[in-house]
Order: sequence, then C-alpha cells, then structure tokens
Amino acid sequence: MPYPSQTDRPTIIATARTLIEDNGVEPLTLTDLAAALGIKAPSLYRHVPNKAALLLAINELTLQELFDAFAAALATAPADPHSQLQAVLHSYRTFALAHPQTYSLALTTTDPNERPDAHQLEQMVLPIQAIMAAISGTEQSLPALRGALALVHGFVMLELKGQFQRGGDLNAAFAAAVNAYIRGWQV
Amino acid sequence: MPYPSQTDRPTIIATARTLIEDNGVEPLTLTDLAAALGIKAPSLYRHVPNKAALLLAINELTLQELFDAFAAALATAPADPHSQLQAVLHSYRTFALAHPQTYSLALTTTDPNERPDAHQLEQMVLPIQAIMAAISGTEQSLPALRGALALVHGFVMLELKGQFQRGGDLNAAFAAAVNAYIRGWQV
DNA sequence: GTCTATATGCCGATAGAC
DNA sequence: GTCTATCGGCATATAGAC
Repeated sequence: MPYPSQTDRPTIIATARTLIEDNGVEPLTLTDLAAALGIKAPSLYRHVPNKAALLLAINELTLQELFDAFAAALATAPADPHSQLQAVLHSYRTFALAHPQTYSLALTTTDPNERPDAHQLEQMVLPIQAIMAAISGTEQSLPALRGALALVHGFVMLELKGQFQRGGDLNAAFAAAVNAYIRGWQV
Repeated sequence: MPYPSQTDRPTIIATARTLIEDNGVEPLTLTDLAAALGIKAPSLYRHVPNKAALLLAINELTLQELFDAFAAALATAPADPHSQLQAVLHSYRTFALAHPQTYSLALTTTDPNERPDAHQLEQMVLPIQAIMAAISGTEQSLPALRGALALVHGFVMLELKGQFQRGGDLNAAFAAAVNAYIRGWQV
C-alpha cells in the first residue's frame, strides 16, 4: 500500500503533496486524493474546508521547509559573508530541484485563497539581507537581495521547465552565475 | 464591440491572446472564446484542430515577439557589448511586464502539445551569446548567457507573481542587479 | 468519520444539417 | 463556415444515513 489509510489532517496534506510532486497540481482531484488515502472524496471535507485551503496549507509547508533549508545551510557554512551567501543560494536550488512541483506551485500561485501571506517570501529572507549588506553595503542590500533571489529562482525555474536544452554542466553554470553576481556587488 | 466577428485563424489566435492577457489561461474556455468572436464553440474546430494547438500557436507568437523585441533593442543601442547586453535585458523585462500572462504561459508550459520547440528559447538567444562572449570570454559564454537569462526571467517572474512586496524602486533594483551581474563577469 | 446518493455545473469534442 | 444537438466525462461540494 503506497499510502496509509489513517486519515488525519497532516496525513491528507502529506499525501496530497506526494501526488502533486508525482504528477503536478493540475491533475490533482479530490477524488484521486481520497482514493490514495483509501477513503471517498466527501470524507475529506471533515478535515479540510475545501480544496483551496488544502493547497494553501501545502504551500505554507513548502515555504517553511525552504527556509528551514536556509537555516541549515547558514549553520554549517563558513562565517564569512561570501561563503554564507553562496551556501544559502545553493541550498535554495537544491531544495527546488528536490521538490520541483511543490516549489513551482508555492512561488507562482496568485489565488489569494491558495497563497501564503504575500510577504512570506521576503519576510523569511530578511536574515539573508544582513549578509547581503556586508557584501554590497547597507544602502543597496534590498536590491542586491532581490537580484540574488531573482537569479536563483530564475535559474531553477528555467531548469525545471526544461528551458536549458543545449547541454552543458548546469551545476557549474549555476555556481559560476552566482559567483559572478556576488562578485559584481563587491566593488 | 470589443472583438471583431470576422473569424479567420489569426483573428481567433489574437482574440484568445487578449482573453488570456485579461484573465489568465485557466479560465479560458472554447465557449468563451467563441462568444468573444461572435460564433459558437464547435465552429472553432474549422480553424483549429483542438485547444492545445491553439495554445501552441499562441506560445509560438509570444516567443517570436519577444525575440523581435530583442532585435529592436540591439539595433538602437550603442555598439559596445555592455550597452548591447543591458539593452537586451531591459527589453526582455519590458516585454514581460507588457504581456504578463502570455509571457508566463510561454515560459512555464511543459505540455509537449502546447509548447514550442524546447530549443526555441535558447536557439533564438544565440545571437546574444556573442555579446556575452565579448564580456566573459568565449569559454564561459554559455554559462554567462544562462545566468543572464535566469536573472531577468527570475526577476520578472517574482515581480509578476507579486513576490516583491516590501516596496522600493523595482526599476532601479533591476538595473542594479543587471549591472552587478555584468560587472561580475568583467574580470 | 466514513459512506451513498446526488446536485450542479462545466468542459472539450463530434455528428450531421443548413 | 456556422449552426443545433448531444455525447461522455469529470469536478467540487452538500445532504443525510450509518
């Protein structure tokens, strides 16, 4: 049995995440989700008010785990700003590649009912701004932070959606791009 | 009358693009599209084999126009590599901000039936690689090009999806990030 | 907490007449 | 080239029994 049939709310959310990671969000139906849990669709409504609330909970979890990955990376990397920033950006990509569907979903959803606080991304990224300030200067730390987020998000999205088709070492390309970007602020 | 009722294939595609730009892809139905054209849904099948083919045609048009914008930017910008690259990247963002829904659609679609040649993005961006080579050296021109694409795509996507919520001048942030990235390769 | 039955609605696509 | 009629399917969600 691929999925347990003990159905509390966390189990429902975890199972839905697995289904989304396997097939994407679009084909996810409450009927299929219920089937994966060994129950019928209407039973889900005892645990979740509706589908949007379910997706919201999933997206909140995704962002939470992404920023847990940040914290772990910061804790183990060398203390200098350059190393800290490198570590965070690489942990970002590693997370996204490990959870392509749920990562994409969390960062592209615009429906207010399915989307965590609009501020959550930039709020949880605040600690990184201090590192950025040490590199680019306090004045430019917000633009510098946003550029860094843009670079890694963009790289990962193009990668996940199959837009890098000419071959080559994407790990090396990512590292080189990140280093170039950081270097550009160190003037 | 917001839409003409003269229905040839180009008109159908143009009207569909307008509807997508107004409301996004998800709510687009063939019934609504037909209504906007002053006809009934089944009539569409005389011009387009199915919905996927329609979306494919739209995405092809979007990419074509994006790269037309590139060409126009390159033609008017100063001839030095730094200015040329700046001009292209800024024209990229300008295009995306002007066509948020169709831009996002074209660059995130993975369904093979709705998606232009997987190579199209990187193929049509080839001319820019020459500029990048002049800045970063021939050896690194592909990673440098990919990083540049990642930076602008990521910035624009975060911007379009409302992930930059802390205020500030996004135009300035974009320019600063692009300049930092370019500077980082000029060593 | 799960079930059956069902409301309700929408959608893409085809057949065949005009 | 457009129409009407319709097939076939699927989805979210509710009501009410067990």
